[in-house]
Formats: sequence, C-alpha cells, structure tokens
Amino acid sequence: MTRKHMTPSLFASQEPPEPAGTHVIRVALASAADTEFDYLVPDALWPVEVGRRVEVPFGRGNKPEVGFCVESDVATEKAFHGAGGKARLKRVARVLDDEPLLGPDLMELARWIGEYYVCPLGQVLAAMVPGAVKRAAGVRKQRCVYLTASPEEVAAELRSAKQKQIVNFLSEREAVTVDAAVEVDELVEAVDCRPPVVKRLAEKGIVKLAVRKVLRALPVVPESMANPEREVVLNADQQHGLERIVQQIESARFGVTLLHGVTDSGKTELYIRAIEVVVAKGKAAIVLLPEIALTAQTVQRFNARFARIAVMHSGLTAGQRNVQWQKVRAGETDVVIGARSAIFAPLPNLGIVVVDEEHEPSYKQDTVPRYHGRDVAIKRAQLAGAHCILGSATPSLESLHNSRTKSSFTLVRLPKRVMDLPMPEMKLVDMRAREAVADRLDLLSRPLVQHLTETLARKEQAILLLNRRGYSNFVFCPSCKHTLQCRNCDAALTFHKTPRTTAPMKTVTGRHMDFGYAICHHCLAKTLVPRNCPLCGKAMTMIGLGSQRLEEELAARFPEARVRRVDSDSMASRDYYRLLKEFGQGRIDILAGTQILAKGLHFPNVTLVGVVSADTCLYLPDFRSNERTFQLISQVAGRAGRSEKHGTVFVQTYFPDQPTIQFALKQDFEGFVREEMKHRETCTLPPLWRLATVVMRDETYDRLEAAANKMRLRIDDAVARHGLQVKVRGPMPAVISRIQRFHRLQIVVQAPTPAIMGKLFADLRTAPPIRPAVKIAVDIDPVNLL
DNA sequence: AGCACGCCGACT
DNA sequence: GTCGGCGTGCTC
Repeated sequence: MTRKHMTPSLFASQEPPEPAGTHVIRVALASAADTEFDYLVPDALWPVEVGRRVEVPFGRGNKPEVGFCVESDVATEKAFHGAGGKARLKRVARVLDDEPLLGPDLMELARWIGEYYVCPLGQVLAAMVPGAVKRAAGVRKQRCVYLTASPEEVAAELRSAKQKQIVNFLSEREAVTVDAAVEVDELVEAVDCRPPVVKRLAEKGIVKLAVRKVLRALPVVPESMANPEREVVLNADQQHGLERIVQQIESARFGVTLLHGVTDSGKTELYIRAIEVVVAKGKAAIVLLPEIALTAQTVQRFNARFARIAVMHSGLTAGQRNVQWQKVRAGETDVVIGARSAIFAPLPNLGIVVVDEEHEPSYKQDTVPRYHGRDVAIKRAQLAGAHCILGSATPSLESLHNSRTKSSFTLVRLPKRVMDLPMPEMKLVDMRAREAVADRLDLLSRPLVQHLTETLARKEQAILLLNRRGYSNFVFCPSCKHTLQCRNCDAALTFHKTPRTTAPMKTVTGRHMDFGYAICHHCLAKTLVPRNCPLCGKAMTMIGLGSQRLEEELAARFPEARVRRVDSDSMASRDYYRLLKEFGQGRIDILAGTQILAKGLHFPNVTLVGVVSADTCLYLPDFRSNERTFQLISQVAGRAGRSEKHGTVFVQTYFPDQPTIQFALKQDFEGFVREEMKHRETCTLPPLWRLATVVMRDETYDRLEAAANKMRLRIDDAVARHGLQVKVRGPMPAVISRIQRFHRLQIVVQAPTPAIMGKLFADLRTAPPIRPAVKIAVDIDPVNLL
C-alpha cells in the first residue's frame, strides 16, 4: 500500500539533527501490518541496496524481525511521517545478504502483486524467495588453502618432502589467491598427509588458510533418465504455429501467444523450439507446469534439449532448491522449469515465459499472496518485454477472451494430433435409464462393466476417474429421479448446511442430513430445500459419491483384477510416481482415482477410460463448473488410445442432455465456448467481468455475521463514494459454510474491469480492521466460489 | 499478524 | 483487593 508521507511539522526544526552520513531505508516486514517501516542505517552497514534483507528491532519489545529493503536512501524528511511527523527511527541491526535476493524487476513485480491481490508487500516478498534460499540450506563451510609466495621463493624454508609436495601441488593448481584456493581435504588426500602439516605451513606464512562457503551441486535430474535427443519433424500446423511465435519473439516486444492445441498435438515441441530461438539470442526462459505434471519425463524432455537447465518443484530437498536458485541468479541457467512459484526465478535476462496447461486452477495460490501463476507470468513477461506462451488443449475462457479482445494476444491453433492418431470413441451412459444399473447405488453402469471385462480379458488397462473433489451434495429424488434445479439456471442446486437448521433429512446411505436451503452458485439465488419431492412427494435424498465406494465396487466385480486407487489429497508425490511406474509396467490393471489421473499421462496400453460421474464436477456449486467439466472430459479422453490400439471413453451421467456433456462428447470446444459465454455475459461473470470474494470466518456465528454485515456496509460506502460500477452480493454462507469450528460467510464482488475492482479494494485496505477476531481473506480473481 | 495495554468479572 | 478474560490499537 502506498503510505502517506507527512510534510514535516512546523516543529520539525526542533528535532535534533540526524548524525551526518546516516542513511534511512524503507523496510517491508513479513508481518501482516500493511505498512512499510523506515530505519536508520549505521554508517558501517551502508550501503543497503533494495532487495537485500535486514534484521531490525520491531515493536515495543524490539523483537528482531527480518524484512526486505524496498527503498534505499529514503529522503530524511520523507522518513518522518508518524503521528505528528515525530516518529523516532530505530536502527538496522544487521544486513543479511551480500547481494540483493531480488532485483529491480522482481521488486516491481512484487509491488504489482501486492497491489493487485491486495496483499502487504512484505508478505509478497517473503513468498517470492524460497525458504531454502533464505535459510541458506545446503551451504557448507569449506576450509581451503592457497600459496602466498612462489615455490622458488619458499623452497629454502621447506623442511620435508610432504611440505614440498604441498607447495608443488598448490602451485600446479595455481592456488595463489583466495578465489583459487584448494580445499584442505582435497589437498590432504592428494598429497597423502595429515592436516597438521598444512597448518604448520600456514604458521610459517608459506600458505594461507581461508574459509569459503560452498553449495554442493546436487543432481536434480536423474542421470539414468538421460534420453538420446530425437530429431522431431514438425507437421504443417506446428510449423505454421512456430513461425508465428518466432515472429513475435523477433519483434522484441511483449506479447502473448495462446497456443490452443488438442492433446498430443505437439505443444511441448513448440515450446522447446521457441525457447531455442530465445536462448540463441542470449536470453533465458521460464516454463511453468502444474505441480502434478512435473514428472521426471517432462523435465527430462527439456533436459535432453537444453544443457543449462534448473528445476524447481516440491520434490527437491532444501539444499537442491537453494543450488537451483543460486544457479539461476548467477545467470548460469537458460531454462527454469517448475511449478507456480518458479515464476519468481531470479533470471537476469528473461526472454520468454511458457505456461503449460494454462487453464489449470492449481496455478492459483490458495494462501496469501493469492496470486494466479498464469497472470503473474503474463505480468512478468510484460515487465521484462518478453514473450509469453500460454498452452492448453482447453484454454480458459479468460485467455480465450483476451486473445479475442487484446492486441497483445495472438491465438495459434494445433487442431490435429501428431502422427494422425485417431481421437478415441466417446460413449455416453445415461445413468437414469432403468437398464443402466442393476442397483440404484451402483457407481458402474452395465455397459461400462461389460467393456471393462472385455478390456481386462484383452490384457489391456483401464483408468476410472471419479471426480470426488468438492462438496457436491446435490438433492435428488430416488423415486422419480428428479433433481432440484435452479429457477434461473440450468443447474442443480447444492445443499447447504447452515447453522440455523431444524429438521434432519436422510441421505442415500441412511445418514441424516440437516434441513436447510440450497444456493445456486451460478446466479447466486437462494432457495429453501423441500423435504419431499415436488413431483412425486417422496422423500428427497442427497447424492454423495466417494472413491472408496468405487474401489469396493471394483473389488466385488473384478476380484481377480489388480485395482489401485489414487487419491490426490492423501498421496505423497513419491508414492504417486511409483504407482504410475507400476501401472506403466502393466502391474496394475485398473487405476481408479481423482482428477490427477486426467493429467498428461502417456500409457499406450490404456484403451478404456471411464468417467464414473461426469455430474460430480458439473454440479459443483461454482460458475466455472461447466468449464471444468468440459476440460475434465477432454483431458481424460486424451488418456485413451495413445497408440495404434483403439481407445474408448465412457462418460456416465444422470444428465445426458446437459449441453456441456453434449459438447464434451462431440469434443466441440467452439460450441461449448459460445454457449458458456452467453451465460457468463448475462450473469456478468468472468471473463467479461471480474470477480473477487471476501471470505470471513469466525467461531462465533453472531459475531461473524455482524462483522460481515459491517464489511458489506463498508463496501457499499466505498462504492458510493467513488461512484463505482460494481455488484455486491452477500454476506452469504460459503459453500463450505463451516470448517471445523469456523463458520464462513462470503461477500462476492463483481466489477466490469480490474481497474474498478482495484479502486474498491485500494479504498478498503486503508480502512481500520473490522474486528480482529474475525479473519478476513480477500481473493481477487478466485478460481472458484467454494 | 503479534503483542502489550487496559478495562470489567470470579476468585484467594 | 487482584488475576486474567479478550477487545483495541500500535508497530518506523
């Protein structure tokens, strides 16, 4: 936040003059205090450049705190801006870094993030540098030794053969300065002597001992994975796409290419070719991937083509992470490949940023700072005057809209699979049909079971996707199959537990459900849930699905099949990779799990993919649920038939006529977009309008409600004062209206442009806290409304 | 966000 | 009488 700079008061002259030569810096601490603080720098510590960290005494107890210097040599009159302009400045205790951890480019990016995502600068900066770097993980102190004179000069003083050997060894290695010093351990081993011999030479002044901090270079890409580089020939579409991207790169101006390419259309090869062009110009690249896509195979593919590569992902040890980061900052890297936070890689000469699977919601960070990796990537490219490629088989509507409306965006399509692989056959299963399932509770339909049986008999493999994520308990009549629908939207209502519930309701499995109201998260309308079906009068139930139940059902039906379940929440990434390896080796027949299975896995023996419940995702209480459903079905379809074998995809649904399901089945992306954009337009939703949520939580519901209402009034007031064109809804219960002991209420703000949204939140952040007990989380451009 | 200060209730 | 509940406000 920009701070208010008070003009010096009339009495400023009565302040004792500052000691000559004492400088003032502005420091951003990682605390949530949305202010920066000024400190005096003792002459001995000066200069302190922007981007270095300092330790400063903070608060009444002068507790030592670490913060980043964000402004160096602040004008003294500017520094006195406390109450009455008489704030006394404290002194910087020490400076932590020899060199700035963040250069001016990343500092500027940090300011943008802080402002755009309504987050204190100190917290942004804290998130930009990996903890391993700040802790100096893996740094080892190394004793080393070098010669102070030439061997001829000291020859007379040498008493033993070993001493002579040492001097000769150092001389041969040209270890005559601190920088060229040789490690003592190495010397001792090479000459085969004991360390005291070296020490004695040092006492005579013939050699000098020094201590050096070293970072061991640890292998990040397994050597065994080294792939021979294969010559890849581009097809006509790829060639054309590459030409357009290269044209952009040659212009040496910021620009974004949205690369819309179906699964297997060869997007990665284009990324690599574009990066090669940039690297040839002496510039560097960042490649962002969703964490789960950061498999050894993907890394290997880049590693085979670029010698100077750095990898950043959650699987690295702290020491490895630090090594990678230091390598990047030293300019020893051409390509940085990593998950979301790799966008903060301190490359000195960025030329291109690639965001693969740009539609992935996992690019959004769900803790402060709540930034979107893709959007920060675009911003960073813009600040660096670099090019940005966004790649996806199912681009986000945001990027698609940008490509249509912004002059800096170009759309490039790759409509065909490489090697002319056929698209898999898509089959829809209407789960409402009497003949579809034997029992109402079955998760697997008869056609799917039959096809599974045949697949297993052919010794081929299957992937079953049960998108259990979310809290999609929609209300359903088991007798007449009626589902509660929103009056305004073509969407099922989602049941909400509220703290003010009365009569319980039974679920399918016989558990009791509280009676309450349902919210349509498409139009945000609220309806009371009837206990009985409005059509047939029988009791309504709630449909919930679980991957555990799927596993049980599979075990019962296919007792001899090797079935494994993948659970993205509960599974460590190492276990996940091991499981994928087993599956690849054919030691598992059926892999069942959540959407992580939909990601770019390549298993030629998989010929059957089943989407157990396409509706689970479809009726997530979120306006992007159609988009997610389309993306999911498309991605999962890409898993089947990745070889000459014929692939089949089964999509089970209770809503076979639902437009999204239909578009996905036909793989009609354009049709889907046209339909969905209409809805987004009428409801003033992204990408046409911008969205922000303010989620408030507290253990005491009444206190929470009061605070939320106050927040609403405050928003309304700011809107009125600035005459802002925004829509405000709520407070309403968040979809997960209670997490453990915390109740959650949310206010949803819609604005036609980011500038208007920014204005509103810039105003709100200067206001005093509403009530400290009530926690407030502001999310700009949320990826969902849960 | 912490953390100290301070203003009202149940206890030695 | 005070110990401590948490509500309020400050941190250069």
